[in-house]
Amino acid sequence: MAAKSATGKRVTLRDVAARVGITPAACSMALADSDRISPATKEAVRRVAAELGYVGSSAARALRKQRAGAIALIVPTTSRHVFGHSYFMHVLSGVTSVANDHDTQVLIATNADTARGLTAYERVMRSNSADGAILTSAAIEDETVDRLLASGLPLVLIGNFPQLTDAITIGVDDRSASRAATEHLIEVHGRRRLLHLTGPLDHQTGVDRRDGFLEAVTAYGIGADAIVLEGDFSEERGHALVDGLGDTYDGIVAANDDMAFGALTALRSRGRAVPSEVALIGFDDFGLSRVTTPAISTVSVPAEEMAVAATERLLKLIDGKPAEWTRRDVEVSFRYRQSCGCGA
Amino acid sequence: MAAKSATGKRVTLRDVAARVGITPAACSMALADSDRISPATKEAVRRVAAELGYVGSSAARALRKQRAGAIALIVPTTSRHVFGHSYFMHVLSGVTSVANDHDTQVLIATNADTARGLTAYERVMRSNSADGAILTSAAIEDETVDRLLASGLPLVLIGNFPQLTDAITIGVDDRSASRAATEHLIEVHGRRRLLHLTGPLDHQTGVDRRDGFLEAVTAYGIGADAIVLEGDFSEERGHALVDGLGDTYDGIVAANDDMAFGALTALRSRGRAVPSEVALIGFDDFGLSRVTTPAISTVSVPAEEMAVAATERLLKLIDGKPAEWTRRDVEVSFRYRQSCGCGA
DNA sequence: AGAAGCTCCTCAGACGTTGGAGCTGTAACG
DNA sequence: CGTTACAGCTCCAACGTCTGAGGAGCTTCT
Repeated sequence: MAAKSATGKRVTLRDVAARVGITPAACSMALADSDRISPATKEAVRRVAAELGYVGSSAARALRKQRAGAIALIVPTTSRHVFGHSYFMHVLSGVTSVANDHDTQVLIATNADTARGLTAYERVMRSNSADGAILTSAAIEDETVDRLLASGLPLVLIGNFPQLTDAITIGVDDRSASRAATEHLIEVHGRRRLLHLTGPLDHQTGVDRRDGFLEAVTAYGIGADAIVLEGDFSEERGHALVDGLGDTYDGIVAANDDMAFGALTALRSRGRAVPSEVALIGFDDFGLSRVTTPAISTVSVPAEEMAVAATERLLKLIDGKPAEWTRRDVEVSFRYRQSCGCGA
Repeated sequence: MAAKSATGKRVTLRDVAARVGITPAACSMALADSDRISPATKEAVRRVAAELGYVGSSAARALRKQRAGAIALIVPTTSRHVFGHSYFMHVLSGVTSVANDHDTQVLIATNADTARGLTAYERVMRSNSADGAILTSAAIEDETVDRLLASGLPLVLIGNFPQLTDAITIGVDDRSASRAATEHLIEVHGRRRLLHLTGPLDHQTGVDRRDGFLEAVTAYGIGADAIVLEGDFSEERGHALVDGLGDTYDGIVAANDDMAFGALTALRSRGRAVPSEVALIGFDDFGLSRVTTPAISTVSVPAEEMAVAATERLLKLIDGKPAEWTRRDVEVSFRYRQSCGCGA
């Protein structure tokens, strides 16, 4: 019954107040545990509220307090694949757990319907139904991100946005991680002719992971033999790129696991053995890489951890509480499995 | 916040009205395209609103209209694995796309914090910040579901709940599907000694899929050789169950793909070949089964389609519009891949 | 005893929006 | 020319909550 009385009408503070014999204002204070109300009255109010199944109207509260009590998780359209990606689930899981602990609602804003001219960003701004937002996997040149920032809505970005110097961001050091992964193939497995399948280069992640790869091959003086092909994080593209190439390489660094898996299936169909003929390493570790055969070695990105930190940061931002950081990188870890030659 | 003017104050209808030279009420009607307002005025209001960056307060509107403009997607705690499961993403994807088309917000309600005594269900009821809810993967005996139903909150359940005769539900015919999958192993691949790894039996899905299996083996008179082991939808359990068993079977029907994968790794470590020695079939097709080696044959459950239908149904329910169905099953499809012996 | 101080509550109003009822001016009509 | 009709607005009130100001009743102090 919760929000409805026996008569079907909503139970409001007024109803509780009438039953207790005081005013709605006093009830409000009682439920807020204000010290302006006597313990006895508080107790009575609480009892009656429970009896009647009183639940406060979030709309009224939001209006009065000028605070929605909710945060938005924004996912740009560009990343249709992101949504179909377990990355998002890790993020969502982290966001909701923190939000729950703070009695905050989580709303999902996607802009699947660009047709109607409203992006996810606008949707949040329009609605004004969130006190802040977490934005993930945005493209580098997304002017709506700038607008969102400019709007003053509390915002925390997950990922790296070097050009947005004022933004609060949390991400991983993709360049270093990619460099380390590449060096692993070189140092541990002795690969010298490397292929890199990039992510979309309009995303910073794509650029950084490519740059890390390039740093590594350059440092080892094997840049001349290195091949860089532009991909888009999709399995299909990973497959197609490898399928359309000769066999002049002995190691592949893919910018994510999906492309690594695409590469794996392509290599399989070309009859090239992994890892003996071609060592393969991916990026992300959101689930896929662990279950393939051979299991794909990868750089594990702690998506949930980032989401948790981002959400905590956002809530502090909203509350105007002091914060420890403005730009933060979390540590990745390396999962050397079978596809690079490490695993059993 | 987009809703703030240069001075930092929120832009309200009053501001727009003052600028146009009419009252807020007229503005409201103008923006609602009411025919009580002249086209010229409407035009003026729209222009000024755009100029000022006016965005309506969702809280005020919700309060006035007694309508939140949002729906909740509820995920019970019991299914921690569900949240870590791509099933949820398919559902979320379907829900958001429909909700977006109807200018409705989606909020996620999980009850990760049972510690504080509030389940996801209560959370939605408490907040009153959703006009209705979609509930997925609830256990059979979940009295809070009953309470939620009793509360009168518009509700659509995804899954099968035979005991809740009044509830609006959408699901798949798990029993028939499971029977068909089992029969496939029997008829097409000639397996006679079958093992079934069940889902959690406090979920209807677990029960129905087991019953379908039993129907099939009974119909073919091979029930005596059949083994049924109780699982919980987890990969670990699937692995453990198979690992702890002899090799007296030549086919496995797992109640979901995770358990099928667990079974696969266990078989691999025991040196039993799939599909030649043991044919394997799973259930769900949410992503995992396609990428393993061998790829796992499975029953494809159209999660996104269910979510879309559920959301459309919910929105109609909220609006009091006529609806076509109250209990509905969507069709599954069969993906016979390598693990049963079909695929290349 | 009067004033001061405290406790515990009431009162009024506002948050921003919206719908119904009411008002005003012009056009149409007899 | 007076009435009716209508378009096009204004006015009022309310949705449910919360806060600051104020007041009533009691105790305590000088």
